[in-house]
Amino acid sequence: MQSFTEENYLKAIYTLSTAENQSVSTNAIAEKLTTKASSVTDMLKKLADKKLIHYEKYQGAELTRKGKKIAINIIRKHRLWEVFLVNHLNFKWDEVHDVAEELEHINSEKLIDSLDRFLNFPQFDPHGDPIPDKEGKVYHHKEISVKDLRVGESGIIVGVKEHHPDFLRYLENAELLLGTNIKVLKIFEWDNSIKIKCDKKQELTISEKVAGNLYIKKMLKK
Amino acid sequence: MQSFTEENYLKAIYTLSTAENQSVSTNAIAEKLTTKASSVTDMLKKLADKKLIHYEKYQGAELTRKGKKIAINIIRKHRLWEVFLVNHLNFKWDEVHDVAEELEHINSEKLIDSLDRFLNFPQFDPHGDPIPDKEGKVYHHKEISVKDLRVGESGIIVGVKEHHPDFLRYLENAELLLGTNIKVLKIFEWDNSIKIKCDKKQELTISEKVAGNLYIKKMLKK
DNA sequence: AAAACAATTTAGATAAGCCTAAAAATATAT
DNA sequence: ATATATTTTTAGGCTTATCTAAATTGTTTT
Ligand SMILES: [Mn+2]
Ligand SMILES: [Mn+2]
Ligand SMILES: [Mn+2]
Ligand SMILES: [Mn+2]
Repeated sequence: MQSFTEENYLKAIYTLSTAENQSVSTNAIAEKLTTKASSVTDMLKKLADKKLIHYEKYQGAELTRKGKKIAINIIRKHRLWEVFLVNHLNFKWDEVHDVAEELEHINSEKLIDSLDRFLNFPQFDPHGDPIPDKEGKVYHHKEISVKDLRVGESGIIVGVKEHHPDFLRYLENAELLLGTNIKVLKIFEWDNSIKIKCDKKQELTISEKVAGNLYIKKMLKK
Repeated sequence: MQSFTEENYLKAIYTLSTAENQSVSTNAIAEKLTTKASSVTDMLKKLADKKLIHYEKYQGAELTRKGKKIAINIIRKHRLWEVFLVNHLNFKWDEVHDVAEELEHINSEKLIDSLDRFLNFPQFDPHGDPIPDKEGKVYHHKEISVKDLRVGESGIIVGVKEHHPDFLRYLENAELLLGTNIKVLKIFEWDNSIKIKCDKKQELTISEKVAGNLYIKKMLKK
C-alpha cells in the first residue's frame, strides 16, 4: 500500500513516460507536480527502495512492472469516476478533473469493480481517453488530429489532447463534442486556421492550435 | 480547510458528545480513534487554535458551532455515500462502512449536492441513521429498542445501534431488516431473551443484547 | 487530609513530505 | 578541451501527526 503522494508520483511518471517511452527526468516530474526538484529526488529514492521505479542518480526514473500496474490502476479509477460524474451526476466535462483527482485515491477493489459494472464497462472517459481494464490493459488510439486532415477529408471527434477547462468550454460552445463529424473545407495558409463543416450543419473556422488538440478518427471518403 | 485527520477528530468528538451532550474526554477520543492520549492532547490544542473546539486543560473538548458544522457535514457525506453503495453498487449494509470512511473526506460541494439529488434526497442511510440536510439539520429518532416493548406490543425496525458487521450479518440472516414488523410474544425472565414474530411469518427468539441494539418505531396496538 | 490511583499533559523522538541554499554532475557552447 | 550553463543531488530545516516515558493534575479512598 502506498500514500496519496506516492500514487501521484507514480501517475506522473507514467503519463510523462508514455509520451517518450523512456526514463523521466527529475525536473519534468517536479514541474508536473508543481513541486521542487529536491523533493522529487527524495521521493524517487523512496520509490526505488519500494521497487516501484528503476532509478539511478542523474539518470531519471522509469516505472517497474509493479509501479506501472499501480499507475494504470489509478488512471482507471480516475477515468471511471469521471464517467460517473458526467453521466450520472450532471457534471460538465470541464468540471470533473479536480474531483476525480481526489476520488482516484480511494482504495477498494470491490468499489471500483462495482462502479465499472454500474457504468456498463465504459471504454472511454468523457474526454475520449481510454479506460484501462481490470488487468491493466490500455487501448491507445492513434492520435490523429484535425491538423492531419487535407481539404475534403473528414473525421469524427474521438478525443482531446489538451484538457484545460477553458479549451473544453470553447469546444462545448462551438458544439465540437465527441462524436461530431467534421469535414475540412479550406485551410488558410496565412495562419493555418481551418474552415470546417460539422454534422452537415454549421460551418466554422478553428485555429491551428484548436485543430491540433482535437483527436479524430479519419473517415473514408465517399 | 482541514486535514483528514482533523476531520476525523471532529467527527469523533461529535459522535461521542451526542451520547452525553457535554464535553468529551481525551481518553474517550483516543479510544475511538485508536490512538494515544498524548496525540489527542496535541490535536485538541490545534483544533482549539482553529476555533473548532472549546478546550481547557484537563477539562475535555466540546465542538464550537463551526466545528459542529464540519462534523455534521462529514457525517452527511458518509451516509450519502453509504446509500449510494447499497442502492446502486450492490454493497451489503455490512460492507459499506470502511469505504464510506474514505469517501466522506472528498471535498466538493457540487459533488455531494449532485449525489444527494441523484439518490433522491434520502432521509436515512442503510443502517437507519438520519442523513443531515445541506444546512446541517439532523433528525434524531427517539432510540426506542425492542427491549422497551412489553409482551403483546409491536414495532417496525427503523435502525441499529451497534454497526459491527457480524451483528449486521446476523440480522440479515435472521431477516431482521429495516422495515420489518416485530411483535413481542414472550419475554424469558431467565436471560431476558425475547420471542418475537416477524411480519406475520416466522417466530424466533433473540437475545437481550440483540434486542437492545434494534431500534424500532412503536406501533399502536390493534 | 493524605495517600493512592487514574486521567491528562509535557518532553523529547520519529517518519513523511516539503522547502531553500549549496555542492556535484552532466550537458552545451566556445 | 575548457568554460559556462543546466540539471540533479545533498545538507540542513520545517510542519504534521504520531509515539513512549515522565511529570502533572484531578479524583477516590482511607
Ligand atoms: Mn481528468
Ligand atoms: Mn479525462
Ligand atoms: Mn458507517
Ligand atoms: Mn451508516
